Amino acid sequence: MSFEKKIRDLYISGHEHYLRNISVDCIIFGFHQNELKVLLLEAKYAGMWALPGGFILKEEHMDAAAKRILKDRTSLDNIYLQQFHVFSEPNRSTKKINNQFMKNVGIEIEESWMFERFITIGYTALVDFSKVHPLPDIISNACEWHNIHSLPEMILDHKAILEKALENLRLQLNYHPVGYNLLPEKFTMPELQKLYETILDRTLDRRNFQRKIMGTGILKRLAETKKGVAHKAPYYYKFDMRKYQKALKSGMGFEL
Amino acid sequence: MSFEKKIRDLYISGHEHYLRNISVDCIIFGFHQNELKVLLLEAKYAGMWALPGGFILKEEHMDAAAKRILKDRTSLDNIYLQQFHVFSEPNRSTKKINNQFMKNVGIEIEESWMFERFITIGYTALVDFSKVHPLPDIISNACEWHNIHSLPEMILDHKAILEKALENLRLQLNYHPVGYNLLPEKFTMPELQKLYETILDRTLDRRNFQRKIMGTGILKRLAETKKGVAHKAPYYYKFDMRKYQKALKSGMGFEL
DNA sequence: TTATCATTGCGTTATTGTGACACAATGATA
DNA sequence: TATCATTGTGTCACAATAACGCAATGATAA
Repeated sequence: MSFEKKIRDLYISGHEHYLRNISVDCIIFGFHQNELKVLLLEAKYAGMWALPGGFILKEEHMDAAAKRILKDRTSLDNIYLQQFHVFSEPNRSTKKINNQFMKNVGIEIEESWMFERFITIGYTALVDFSKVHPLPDIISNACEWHNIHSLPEMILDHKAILEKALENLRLQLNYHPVGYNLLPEKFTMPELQKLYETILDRTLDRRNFQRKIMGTGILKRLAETKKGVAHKAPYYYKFDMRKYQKALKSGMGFEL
Repeated sequence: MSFEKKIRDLYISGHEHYLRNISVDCIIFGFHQNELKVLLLEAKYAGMWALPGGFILKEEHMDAAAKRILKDRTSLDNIYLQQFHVFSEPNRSTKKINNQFMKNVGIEIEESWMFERFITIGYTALVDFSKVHPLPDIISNACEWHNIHSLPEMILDHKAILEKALENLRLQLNYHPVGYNLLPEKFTMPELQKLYETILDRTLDRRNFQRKIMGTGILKRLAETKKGVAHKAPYYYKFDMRKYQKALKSGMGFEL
């Protein structure tokens, strides 16, 4: 199916497959080179960036829709996703963007479910940066990681959604163990601390951090140390999945 | 407009006014006689109870829709409402209930937006029990308070939604000051404590509770004491609105 | 009038948790 | 072999918390 045909189909008969007035947007966080990153799409013809998003199939659970969107962009499966907020400003309409888009594609459509107002549910995902293979969707030029601190111009209220997701992530940090999703299987304590510092955007005391993290019991220290580093080699750690799962459910008293 | 006409209108042309596939349900908590209560509607012809809910007008903010629903059921204005979760099981369809309902009303409709699957956004409200005048909506027989611990049979997943709201309320208790919305303007310390104990479903130490609550600074003690009680008369307290508002925004470190 | 008694207001103590900091151990590099 | 940045572990003062004691209050009963 040609690009133009696909687009036309989406505009004309998408509402036969998807729920109306509802979309899902994913904020996909990754951690790389001591920087917190987020995966964004460059919207075609708009010169702006957007959150990876999509719609919910008529018989699909919303969580499944979010997972599907995540998988399409990252090729990752089995990722922990979490809804965090619903955005419902009445002027959340993509009509302008749609018009510009269609003009550039070269199609004219009078009426479409896509012109209506959309309420969007925001989902957060934390992923292992090194395992992601970013892939743009049909209406985007590119799919790239962006540093949290140098975001490009974004469509609609997507920047506000992102900010809210970040705020939410920071709050969660005290109750839910977070590193498991963002780090490789084995990691050092300084790496984990740097992750926390990056998310919280402040420095933490090395020794107190270690004491508190280990106090939760969700980490196991391995006998192995990191090789090929200048100075003292740090130990590797991995998550104790049993205790990690437990902490995910019951939460953990934890103040940084 | 007759009852039957109203219903027919809703089924046939409601989608011209409301967003499709989306509803809002309110969990309205109140506190009375040392019991935590929730406001429920008795669904006509169903013999079951339901959460007060409704739809979002095409140009209406979702928060405004929730407020409108709350006001319609309680006559209360300016109430703090908060979205807490989206429920999106694919089998969330009211088709069965609708069919039974229409059969009893005596109308036949083949197709309706009301038969489709709905995603619902849950909102919590905390209200002053004594100020509420419960009023059923058009599809309900009654609107009554129910004790959290003795709930009637409820339609769809409404009981699960209620449980989730309650869980959410308990979590919130540590970060947001809660009493202001649930208690009358003046109240005693034992009353406030009983409220917390009821929500958390466990007892708290009287003296530590007082110290912590006062430690937040959101309460002012009045010179007046409660009259006509056996034994020592407790002081009245009221919220210091300035500090209360501040605590609402910034949260308050607070562990019970 | 006076004693009783459940309840309130305020205080004390032991324990735990937290923040700030010191110092020895490590191991690649010079 | 000395150097040096970094890691691992420990200590200490202080704040927060839980557990509990006791006197004050004021309606009720003797």
